[in-house]
Amino acid sequence: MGHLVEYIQADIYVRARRQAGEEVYFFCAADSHGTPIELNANKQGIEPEELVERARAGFLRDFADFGVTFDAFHSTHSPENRALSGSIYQALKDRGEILRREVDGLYCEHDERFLPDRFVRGRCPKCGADDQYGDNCELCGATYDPSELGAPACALCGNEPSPRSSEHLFFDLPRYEDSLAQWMEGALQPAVHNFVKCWLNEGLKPWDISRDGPYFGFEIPGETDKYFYVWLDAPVGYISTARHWATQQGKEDPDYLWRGDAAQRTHIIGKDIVYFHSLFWPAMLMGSGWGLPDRIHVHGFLQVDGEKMSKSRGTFITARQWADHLPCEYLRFYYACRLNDEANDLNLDFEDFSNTLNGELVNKVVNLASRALGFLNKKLDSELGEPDAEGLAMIEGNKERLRRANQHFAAFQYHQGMRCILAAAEEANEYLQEKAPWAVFKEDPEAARVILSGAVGVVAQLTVALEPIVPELCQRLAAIVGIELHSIEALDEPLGCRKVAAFQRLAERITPQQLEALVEANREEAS
RNA sequence: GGCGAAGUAGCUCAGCUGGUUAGAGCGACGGUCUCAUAAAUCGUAGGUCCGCGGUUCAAGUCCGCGCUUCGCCA
Repeated sequence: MGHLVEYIQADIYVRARRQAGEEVYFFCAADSHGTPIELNANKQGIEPEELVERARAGFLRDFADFGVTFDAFHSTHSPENRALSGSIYQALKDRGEILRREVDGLYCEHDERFLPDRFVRGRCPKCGADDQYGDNCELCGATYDPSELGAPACALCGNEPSPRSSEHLFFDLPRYEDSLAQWMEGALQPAVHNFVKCWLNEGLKPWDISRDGPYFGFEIPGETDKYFYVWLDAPVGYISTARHWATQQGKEDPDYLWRGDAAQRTHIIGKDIVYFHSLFWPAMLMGSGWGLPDRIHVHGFLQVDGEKMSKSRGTFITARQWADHLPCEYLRFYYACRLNDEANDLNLDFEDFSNTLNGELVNKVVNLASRALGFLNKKLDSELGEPDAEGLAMIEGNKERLRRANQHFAAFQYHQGMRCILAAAEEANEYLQEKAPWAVFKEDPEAARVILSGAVGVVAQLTVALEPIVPELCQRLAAIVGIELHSIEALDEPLGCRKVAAFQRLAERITPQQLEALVEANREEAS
């Protein structure tokens, strides 16, 4: 569910910009390579390819449930990615930017492989704690080199690995220091930029891009038993997925989206991979002549009830579990209320979650539709009239206010965008409260119709404005009100004097029992 | 250890380049209404803006030190 912060954030962004009339394509790929995947597959007795495909199928199902609408969701273990990774590498090599150096590593004779840091366990050189990872100690937080560990052991077989040196390939990153510093102006959020500048100020080092076999990845052309480090070919997946899509679409140039400034390219990533996206990746692109990303948007991690997600507490919630217990769009709505453009962690607090969904979505928005449309349905033949001056003024004001919400979404300021939308819903509720059509109706039914038509006009606008956030709910509401959600321009279209359909319940409140059941189910699954 | 980020009402957070009595949502308390999914709406209370010191006519906003939390160190 942590991943969904990213996918939902990206999907809202994409939908908002499309709504504003822009041509947007939304790509993603499963990151398929690396030692953990290879070993995981071994453990399950299947090929890594199969493991990756299974994970991909699960992802696709989650995306469908949560309304995440990629134009393409490819894999980094694809022919396109192999070709592109190879050609980018070749370009860098031709420029003389691939260096060779001996690297000392730990080799396990039994498993016949070099061990990545995380696959060596041993005694922490600082505090003496046993059974710690090869790169840092979970108890005292020290970081060190695997060779410093006391009593090192292979995490796979338990035998003691021995030091062995091997030739690795390095990408000559320091050459790009100036170009990177220049590129990242404006491409990163201020806080992230600040952060990355620290690395830059310390000076870059050549980047180790090769791994010795066995390794699940692409073999490096022209080398024996050497593979690209997963972080070389992973970002290339951005280009190869676009190529895969464009080829299927029959585009003349399958790479047109990655050429120069033919398109604006935005990456949406977690804060744990800033390093790769802000230094290695753009440098690779510069060296091989591709277009650069215009913007890297970094988001934080998801916490549940103020803490890291925990399997034993039942707060390590999978997308699947969520979908089984709660409406998927509620999560989109909640994330939208809490996300801003900074890379801070997002806390999913269950009480806050219920308050927000029940209070803002159900009580404020859906109930507004229910009271306005319901009254028209029951007492006034579902027939709309022309709103009064105040109603029209309210609708007029919303045109600007809700466009601003869309602009906030396009700037990753979801929290602010939601405030604009909810303020519009509040205003319409006030309007009804003040005009009291239920009282007016007794004397003058037509006057009540006029008032309700103003409120329904706002409901229609809210439906348009909320489409990027809760698309499915908005589709149903649009069908009732009788509007099309084609673009933000729909905010301006008057409803006219016509019939609306019968209102149906669109969203139910969350009960504490539902949340308990969700936590309980995860606790069981974990144990 | 080095570097960075954060610390604002009970809770979650806004507060741009320093400028009038520090804001929002939720929660709490009280009033109004009854069309609506016991929803809505109006009002009230609540803050030494982490602490100390400094710069300034003026600091939540800038500087220094300290405390706490979190992150990064290929």
